[in-house]
Amino acid sequence: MATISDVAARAGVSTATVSRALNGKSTVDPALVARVQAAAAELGYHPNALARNLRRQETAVLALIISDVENPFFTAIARGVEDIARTAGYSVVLCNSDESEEKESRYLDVALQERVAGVIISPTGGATNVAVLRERGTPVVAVDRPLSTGTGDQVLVDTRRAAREATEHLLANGYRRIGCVTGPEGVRTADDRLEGYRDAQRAAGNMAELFRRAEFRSAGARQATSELLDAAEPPDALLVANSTMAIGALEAFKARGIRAGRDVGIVAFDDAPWTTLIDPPLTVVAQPAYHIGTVAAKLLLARIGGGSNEPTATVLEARLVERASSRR
Amino acid sequence: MATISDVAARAGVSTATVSRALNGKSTVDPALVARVQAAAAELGYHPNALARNLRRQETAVLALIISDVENPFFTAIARGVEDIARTAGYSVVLCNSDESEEKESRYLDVALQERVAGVIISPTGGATNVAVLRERGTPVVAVDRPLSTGTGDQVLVDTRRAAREATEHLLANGYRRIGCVTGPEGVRTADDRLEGYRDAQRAAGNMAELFRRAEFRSAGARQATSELLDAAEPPDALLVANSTMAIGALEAFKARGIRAGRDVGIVAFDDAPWTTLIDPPLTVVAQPAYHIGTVAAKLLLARIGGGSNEPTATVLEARLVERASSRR
DNA sequence: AACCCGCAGGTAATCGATTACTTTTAGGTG
DNA sequence: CACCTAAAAGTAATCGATTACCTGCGGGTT
Repeated sequence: MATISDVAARAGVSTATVSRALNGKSTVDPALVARVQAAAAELGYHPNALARNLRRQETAVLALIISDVENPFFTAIARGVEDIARTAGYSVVLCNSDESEEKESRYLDVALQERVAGVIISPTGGATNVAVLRERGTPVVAVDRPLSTGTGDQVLVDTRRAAREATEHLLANGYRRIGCVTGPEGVRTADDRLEGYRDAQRAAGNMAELFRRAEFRSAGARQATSELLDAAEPPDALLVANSTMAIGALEAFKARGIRAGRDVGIVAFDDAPWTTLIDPPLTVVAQPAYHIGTVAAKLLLARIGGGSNEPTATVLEARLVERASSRR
Repeated sequence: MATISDVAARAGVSTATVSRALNGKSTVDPALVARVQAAAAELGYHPNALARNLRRQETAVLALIISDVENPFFTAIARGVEDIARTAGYSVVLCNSDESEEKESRYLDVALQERVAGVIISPTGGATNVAVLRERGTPVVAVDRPLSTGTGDQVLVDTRRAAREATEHLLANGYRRIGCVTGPEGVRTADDRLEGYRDAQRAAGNMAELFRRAEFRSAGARQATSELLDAAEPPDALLVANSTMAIGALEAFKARGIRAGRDVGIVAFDDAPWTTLIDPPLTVVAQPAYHIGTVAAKLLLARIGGGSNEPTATVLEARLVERASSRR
């Protein structure tokens, strides 16, 4: 594969001139620039980014570590990040940590070793070790969930309040025994949604704690929902912590011939595209996923650009989209 | 950030020894290895992958270029690729070409410049230029769709046959005027599914060509479906080319009060998780997406490992999952 | 005319690893 | 005891770019 020396030889100039010509430095004679470009084109020269990055001590790559590639919420974030990054000339490496601390830590290590310019991460519950990156000067932005250290830029959603409002909405619609299916303990969004649910329950004087935790997967949610429904005193409405879990919950409904809304009300987080297709349409808490991605990417790029202000915490609002699954 | 020289100084040895010790070369005294490891740990040493890759002329990174991150079919492929890659010590860079030739070509360029070890790609329709990569010796595996040059390893699905069988299934269930909503011309899967539909139509002596093309998005499919349904002689059943489009088609049904199955039959490609939740459940053509990913990754790793046999073409079978949306 | 300035372009150092080659050392052999 | 061999560890070349620094030259100033 052609190197810069090959181009230099062919154009009859030094490698320094080739580098300057191709990088648009002003100090090169236009005639030479043309000759260099011609030589590069003839040889099919593609600069070696490894060499460039090594020398420059910087890369044009961002790492985005998300906890579930198959969850539309996270892919929408990815799209937002990518759109911003691309216009700034950065590429995005998408890494799927799968809610596994081990995979997450492996990807963080790769990000560090590859000297990426910055990292956007939705941390798994555990002690995500981001300190090494920070020491090295690699900026890190947390999305969806805060880092356990609480340091650094964050782009979150006021999910506790959203959960409270969703629960209040169920109460306002006449449901009395409200249950909650949320994610694993230690995952902040799971905990916050549970807390929001509890806030509303307390305010309404409901002391029953009708909740189950499960992995953020449909199978877990199906199981959890089944347990709640089969209990002696089953809930008459359910708050479900994300759209993947909503699938499991609805499967459990279906298996029991329970009609959403009429028999048992249901509200789920995340406005997945299929939620209007089911009967009745699903009431959801719509999170601004794409927007989270764009905000996080802009923050990260600003840090990379050298902005060294105080860490910021952006909290975006979720929006309750009322449909028929929460109406008797 | 600590470099190998720092570690060498601290351990009182040369950089060569540090490198050998940390890479597990046999020719190093166990006592020294321990000293080096201790020094590395104390300094928080993380090898610079850029320098390593530059010297070794190889990286442990695969690029996966897919055409839609928000399509579960492709994210399932991604998961398959990642699972295999990870066990072999490779990282996966996920790039979203968004069916845009320009983005695709930009990512191919990045892959080349970053000297990734291999590329897995679902090519957009156009003249995906993979020749430069191949010249350089970077193996490329096409998934879901063949490269326009037809060269190299491929992992495809017999989608034409699947489309024919799905159409035959509709015919067998008594539908007579069958329509088809497929993707843009030039995208092989879109064309193949249309051809499979035509195969079945021809065999049944149906000469009407009730098809529409649209982008692989729900909005496009909604529009296309609406046009078909609002025509003077509307179809009584529909074959839809993927699950994202199925959402659009079902929205069009809903807007017209059309009941899937009873009024208009429908079969869609891709077994998305929500397809059993809608009423009636959606009959689908289930594609082995995860499996495609694992096969492609294994093929790619074999090529990287130096296997230089003839290019292979793996064709996997899709499976018709009969549910109620195609039954009167 | 001597001197200075600035610019174009060349030379070579540099980034941080790996590794070919060389040197040192220890152990075995005749 | 001299010599040979092999293993262990050091020295320095190398990967391919960028860029600090240097050189030579043309034009302006006094």
